[in-house]
Amino acid sequence: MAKGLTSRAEDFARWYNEVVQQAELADHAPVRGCMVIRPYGYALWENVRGALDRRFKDTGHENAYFPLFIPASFLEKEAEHVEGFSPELAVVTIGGGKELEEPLVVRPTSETVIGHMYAKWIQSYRNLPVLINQWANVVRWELRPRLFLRTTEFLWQEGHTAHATQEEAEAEVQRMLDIYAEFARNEAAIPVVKGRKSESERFAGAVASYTIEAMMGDGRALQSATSHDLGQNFARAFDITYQTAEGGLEHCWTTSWGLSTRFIGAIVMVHGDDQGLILPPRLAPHQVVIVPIWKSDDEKAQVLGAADKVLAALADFRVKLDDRDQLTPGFKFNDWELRGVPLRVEIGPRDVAAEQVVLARRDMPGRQGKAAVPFNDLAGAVGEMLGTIQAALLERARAFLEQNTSEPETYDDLCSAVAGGFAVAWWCGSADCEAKVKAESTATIRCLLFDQPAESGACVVCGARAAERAVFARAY
RNA sequence: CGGGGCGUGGCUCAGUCUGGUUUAGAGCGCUGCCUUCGGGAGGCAGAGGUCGCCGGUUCGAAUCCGGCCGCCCCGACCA
Repeated sequence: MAKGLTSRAEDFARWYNEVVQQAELADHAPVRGCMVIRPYGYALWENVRGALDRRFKDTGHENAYFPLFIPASFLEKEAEHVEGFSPELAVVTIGGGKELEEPLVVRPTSETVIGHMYAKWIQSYRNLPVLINQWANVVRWELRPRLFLRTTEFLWQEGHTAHATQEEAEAEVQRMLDIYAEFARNEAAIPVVKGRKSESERFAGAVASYTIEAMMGDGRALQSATSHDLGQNFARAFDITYQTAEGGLEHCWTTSWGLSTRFIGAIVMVHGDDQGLILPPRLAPHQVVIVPIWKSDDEKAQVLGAADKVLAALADFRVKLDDRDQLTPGFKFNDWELRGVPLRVEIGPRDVAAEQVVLARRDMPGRQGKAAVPFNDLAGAVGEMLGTIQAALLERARAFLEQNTSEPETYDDLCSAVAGGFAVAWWCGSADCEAKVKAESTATIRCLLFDQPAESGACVVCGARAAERAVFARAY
């Protein structure tokens, strides 16, 4: 175990807090519930952002920016929306030293302002679809903050689209959910369960909400992204209408979808171990760290000379050379393991003499993760190894998800199953049954699976006829 | 909002019960010099604290009393 780091088995929540802070991803800000995202954590977020932004643009979306302040009255235009969000709003009532005529809310999400603007911009079916995304901060006055997982202010992207038909909007909602799932799998090495939210967990104001749920290292679920079918609810509330080719006037069909800095928490909790973070190579700020080893000044010059050549050879990767003078190699090994750098290159006098380096895999501690690689073809070996690590992380997470997912037949089995993982079981659709599970086991319905068996079954709670299988789990 | 914990150098804490031998300490970190460096190095010399805030008791308060503020953790709300 790393020095001063609580083990995951001992106290997972504490381990999480310590890793986030010791690895310098984030730190507590002076205001309760707020955090400072430190450079290393922000670099990780930038990579998340880059990978998603490419996917959004490849599917025809454009970025824009809408304001932080929203007139309080906007929230009230959609009944469910205001009911859902008013408990967690931060409201500005004074500006420039004067009481404002109308209070401004600090956006908790932007459907309302964006709806207002879309009403102005959209006239005709020729203007559709509108496919806009924004990268922004939002504020929700949460009762129980936790670093990255639930902070008062957080960073995210929120996509907002408007369409001429219901089918088109529904296709958009599914397309974005698929993009999130593909991103999580291929970039973050996180396998997810896709599904629809139950009515009680649905976004305030949506017709349907879809989610990707990931399993953390303690078996709990984390909603990692969402995609909402808003139907015509917001279009009606904000008068977003368009004229059809036939001359009629119709309300648009809108969607919204988002992924936040919470996802950083998922990366930490899915892959990390008792030494600290393990970052997936595709998103890691440093994919490779070079630790030079020397005794004398002669050796130092020699080794650093070789390290420069390695740096040049690995120009296609994100590489960090740790040439800090006063620290020993052993300290640096542990330090970069805490920070989750996927691959370490060790170069000492012995390696220089043998024209090789030692590669050490973060995901495979100890001797079996180390291998000597000759200078020539170093880039090829590193590229291959990073790919291997990326695949190994995904496979490990996939196996963990599979091992900790059960299919209880009885209510008692369900309650014990959710203590350490996901439970897939029949659900009759009744909110009472859902509430009972929550009250007695603290687990909630994370989603209703897309892939449903053809036959029906008996509700795991009440035994009534059930048409759908639900994923139950305790959630963050 | 309920439950628990905590406010003492940058960090983790001891000292508080039983007020005065403490000129407020330790470990880690930090600064300088020297020796080290293949899995968390060592020596020497330094810098750094109005003990969360306000008031009270007392000859004397980090320590006792009253009030206030803040933070963390666990639950209810949620990306």
